[in-house]
Formats: sequence, structure tokens, C-alpha cells
Amino acid sequence: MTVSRDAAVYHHGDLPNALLAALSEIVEEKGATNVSLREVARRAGVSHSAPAHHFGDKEGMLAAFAERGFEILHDEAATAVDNAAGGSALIRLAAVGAAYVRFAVDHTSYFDVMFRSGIDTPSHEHLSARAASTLAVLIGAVDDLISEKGYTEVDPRHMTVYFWSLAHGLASLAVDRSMPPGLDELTIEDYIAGVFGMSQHLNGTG
Amino acid sequence: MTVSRDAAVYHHGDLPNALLAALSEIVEEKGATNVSLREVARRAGVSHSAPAHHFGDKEGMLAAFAERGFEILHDEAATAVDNAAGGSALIRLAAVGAAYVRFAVDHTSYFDVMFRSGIDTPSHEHLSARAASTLAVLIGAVDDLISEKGYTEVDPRHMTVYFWSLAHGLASLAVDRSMPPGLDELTIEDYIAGVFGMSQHLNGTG
DNA sequence: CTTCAATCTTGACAGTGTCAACTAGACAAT
DNA sequence: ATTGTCTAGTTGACACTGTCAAGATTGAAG
Repeated sequence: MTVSRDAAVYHHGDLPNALLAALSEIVEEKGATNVSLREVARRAGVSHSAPAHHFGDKEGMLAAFAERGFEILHDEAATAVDNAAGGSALIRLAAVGAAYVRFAVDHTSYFDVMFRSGIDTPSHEHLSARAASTLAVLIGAVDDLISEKGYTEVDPRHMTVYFWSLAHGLASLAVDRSMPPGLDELTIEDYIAGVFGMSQHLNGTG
Repeated sequence: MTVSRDAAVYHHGDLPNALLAALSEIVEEKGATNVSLREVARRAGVSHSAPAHHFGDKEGMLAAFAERGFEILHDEAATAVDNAAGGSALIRLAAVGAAYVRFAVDHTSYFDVMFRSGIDTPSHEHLSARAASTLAVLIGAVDDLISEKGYTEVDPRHMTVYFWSLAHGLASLAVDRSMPPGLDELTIEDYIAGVFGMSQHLNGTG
């Protein structure tokens, strides 16, 4: 994505996308906490303050990137539900969780910026809207489970937090590669099967 | 913790502790990603490069702080197990999880630095040792559950990751205050009861 | 009293985020 | 063709940052 910089180019055509692509590279190399606006600009072949012109400030740039992350996550979670349409509600719920973890592992730079770059999500309107609509996929799957099982004593909000915690926690551990000793040689699919299988085992349906 | 700076003080007596106390303040105010060595130094009333002298560099300072966080978390988790010594192994396991979440909420600055400041834990020997011994508390509680229940088909490593994910995920959501709509007015104790209660409900013992 | 190591300071350097002022180009109206 | 105007990008400056080398100060051991 690094671009040779001969002369000033005043109309790039699609600079915001180019900047976010450069950002993605840098996050992958050095982590979300070691990003600088100026290096993003350098890699995109533009002047040092071009990014701020498009995104307002550094946090704005990270928020724009995180927004895209939520779009991708939303789509992948929704697709997972569709692909598991033939199974039980619990299967679909586990599919959402697995999609969440796979997203974190396959798109680490997005996950890193979304959850660990220090941006204040609520203060970015578009970003928090995307986050909410992503969460809605999970909530829908939980509601399906509750109505399928006919649960009456279960608070759906608690169950949502339960599955969200499970998925987000596993995703965090996997991205950090901080698995327990003796478990770090397993693949991410092993973790997913183990954890969501544990959930089903404890549920007595596995 | 801010100290008036009249003249040079060459032997503070306990500067490392004073620096980490100042760090804690700043993290609480502005988050772990907005910390600077120089502001830490200013608040402790010393010169701008005193922190680097004690901790090597910025990441070293964060690592030293994170190390203390793991010590506290270890102690609180171990205490939780002791306090639940009369109950079942599952009760003790839930107590460890609850202690984990309470630690994150009550000591947000520690949690923030430990897991979201971008430090590379494995490259800090003391830090990763403390992290491992903290994890050992959880592993012990899992082993107890498995032997108490007589599980034979359950991989203890999978079960460890399961409970760790649950606790770490809930802690992350709670610290970020990113709970589902309609659930943000509940207290952290509600979340804990809901999530670990969910775990027991699915297990058929609650 | 001397030496010495540890503690902390001073000063410098390159890199950073942000802001104001400037410029280049596209595009429409005349 | 000329003009005007809006958007996109630049330039230059400022205060702040992490890091490093060199110096200053102190407590303690001999």
C-alpha cells in the first residue's frame, strides 16, 4: 500500500480508503496502540495532515476503521446464522459465537482497533450505531433460543450477556495468544469447538 | 499524588511506588492509551526522565504496573476460593469468576493496563510469571470441579478456557460499559449473578 | 575522608497530533 | 474563455512525547 511520492496529488480519487488500508497494515505490524497519523499518511503517499482532513483527528480515523470492522462482523455473524438455518436455535447461537471468534482471529487489526485502541465508542455516533446493529444479530439468536426452548425463567438480556461474554472473552484470549499452558498448540477451531461444545455439554444437549 | 517541585530531590526514598501511583491516577482519568512518561514524572514531582531510569522505558513502566495488577487479582481470586470453601466446586469456580469481574470493575486502571495498553506480556518475564500464577488459581478450581463431578470426557484445558473466556469477556464488557440496551442500568452484581447463574442454569444445578 | 555506585537531572534529538494559512484542481455559471 | 467557488490536499509551525548521553547529587562502605 506504500505509494511513491513524486509530486503533490491534490485529488487522489479515493484517499480515505487508501488511508484506512495503510492503517490496517500498520496495526497488523505494530498493534493499535502504536499507530500514528503521520505514518499512515506516509504509506499512502500524501502529506502528513491529509488524514486529519478526512477524519478530523486520530481517534476519528480509528473510529472510521472500527466502523468498517463492525460492518464486516455484522455480515459474517448474519451469514453464520443463515448457514445454520437448518439446525436448532442453540446451533445457530453457537455459530454466531464461532463467527465472532473467527472474525477476531482473521481480522486481528479490526478487532484490535474496535476494542483495544482506547477509542470512546459512544462518542462516535456512526460507530455506536454499527456496533448496536451488530449486537442485534446476537440478540435475535438468543430470542430464538428462548422461544424455541420455551424458557420462561430466563432473562434474555442475561443470556445475551452470557453468550457475548463467552465469545468476546475467547476472542480476546485467542488474539492475545494467552492460552493456558499446554493449550497453545491447538488451533482456533479447537478452542471454538471446546468452548461452545462446553456450553452445549453443560446444557445437556451435546 | 501531585507533588510541588521546589528543588531537585535526588533520593526520593520510594520513587518507583510514587510513580506507579501517579500512573494509576492518569490511567483512571484518561485511559491506558493516553499515558505519558513525562506526565507521570510531573505528577510525582521529579524530572521528565526519572521514570525511564527506574523502568527502562514506557512499556517497562506499564509492565511493572500490570505486574502489581496480577498480584492483586491473584490474591482476590484465591481469597474468593477460600471464602467459598464450604460450597461445591462449581460454587468455588463461580466465585473465582466473580472475583475476576469485580477486580476489573473495582480496579479499572489495573485491568486497562494489563489487557488493553498494548504491552507484550510474554516479553516481560516477571509479568508473565505473575500472570501464570494467577491463572493457576483458575486451573486449580477447574480441576476440583472435574474430580468432584467425576467428569471423564471433559478436557480440563477446554473447561479452563471456557470459564476464563466467560470471566474475561464479562469483565471487558463491564469495563467498557458496553452492555446491551436496557441492561445498562443494572449493577455489576446483576451481571455476575446473571452470567454465572446462566452457567449453572445450563448445567442443570441452579 | 575517599571512593563508588545508585539515584536523579539536564539538555538534546527525532517523531508526534493539531491547527491556521495556503494552494491546486474540478466544475458549474456566465 | 473567464470567473467564482467548493473540496481536496499541502505547508509550516507549535507544544508535546520517548529516548538517550552526559552530568550532578547523594548515601554508604572502606
